[in-house]
Amino acid sequence: MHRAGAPGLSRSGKPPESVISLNWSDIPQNRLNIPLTLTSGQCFRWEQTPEGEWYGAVGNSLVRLKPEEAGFWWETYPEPGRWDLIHRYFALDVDLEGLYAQWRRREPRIAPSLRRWAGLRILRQEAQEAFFAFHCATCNTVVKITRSVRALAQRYGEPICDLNGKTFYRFPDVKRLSDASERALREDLWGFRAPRVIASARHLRMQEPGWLESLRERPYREAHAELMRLEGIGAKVADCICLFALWHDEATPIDTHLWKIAVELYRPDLRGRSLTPALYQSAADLFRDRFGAYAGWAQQYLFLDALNAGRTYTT
DNA sequence: TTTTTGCCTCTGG
DNA sequence: CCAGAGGCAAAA
Repeated sequence: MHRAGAPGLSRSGKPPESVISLNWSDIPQNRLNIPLTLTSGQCFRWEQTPEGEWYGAVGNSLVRLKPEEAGFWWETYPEPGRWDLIHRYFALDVDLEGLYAQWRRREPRIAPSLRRWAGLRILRQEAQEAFFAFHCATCNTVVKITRSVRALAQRYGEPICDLNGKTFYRFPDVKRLSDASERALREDLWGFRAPRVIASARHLRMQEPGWLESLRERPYREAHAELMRLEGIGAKVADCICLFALWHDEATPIDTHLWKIAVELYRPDLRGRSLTPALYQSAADLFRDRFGAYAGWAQQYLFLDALNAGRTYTT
């Protein structure tokens, strides 16, 4: 497992004027590609400035990042120097190179994707934000999910702090969402997903506090089954929540793209078949057999191939 | 078990 | 203008 040396606080050389107050981490882009990771469709609230800086809410903090090839500048607000936040959010304890080697042994055909998307990571996101954001993913586009999630945060979220004349918001808590109006959510483009968000918020509110986070400690299969009991959460959204909100790295969401890839790579006999619950299960198990405990991470590389054919991302 | 259909709304053919 | 978008659930 990789460890960031002195916890990201070391300074290298002379920082440019604009980043004079930022901290430096020497984790290079091929072990953490920030722009790629933040635009890979797993999170929806980061904003990039024309200067190439990234601003995003992580829990009740605002994180500011300026990536470079050899590492990245960073700061947190309002409490500065929270390297622990960044280390966890980007799952920097996970050894990417080791995963690549393991995956290539098991499935050599993944090699081009690993080159194309080198440094892509699965984020350790706040449970509730990812839980609700992926309610929005059913039959939707990343562009529209982004608009919907941001609108929701501005409408019902508590402000974190102001920076450069802009206010950044927390993701709304369950109480606010359970009292939200369906009409407001529909104005924010949630469409037929709006009542599902409110229903899920009410469900969470009826559980013990911390119930959602407690699913992180349960085995993946149990967490997945628990989520599927909620109205409006099927196998695919449950897997997105398991992977992105609950940090179950073996969860492999099978969307329409991954289904085609599974058919192409392993089951040409199923070409043209629709994705039934039984076939969903077998496809997901297939990827888990192939890629192991971090199959969800491998899935994200294959997903990006389909989502963004032709795009490569170095800085 | 599987396929079909409706559901919000935007975008690319 | 239509089909499809990181689906889901109800119905047959």
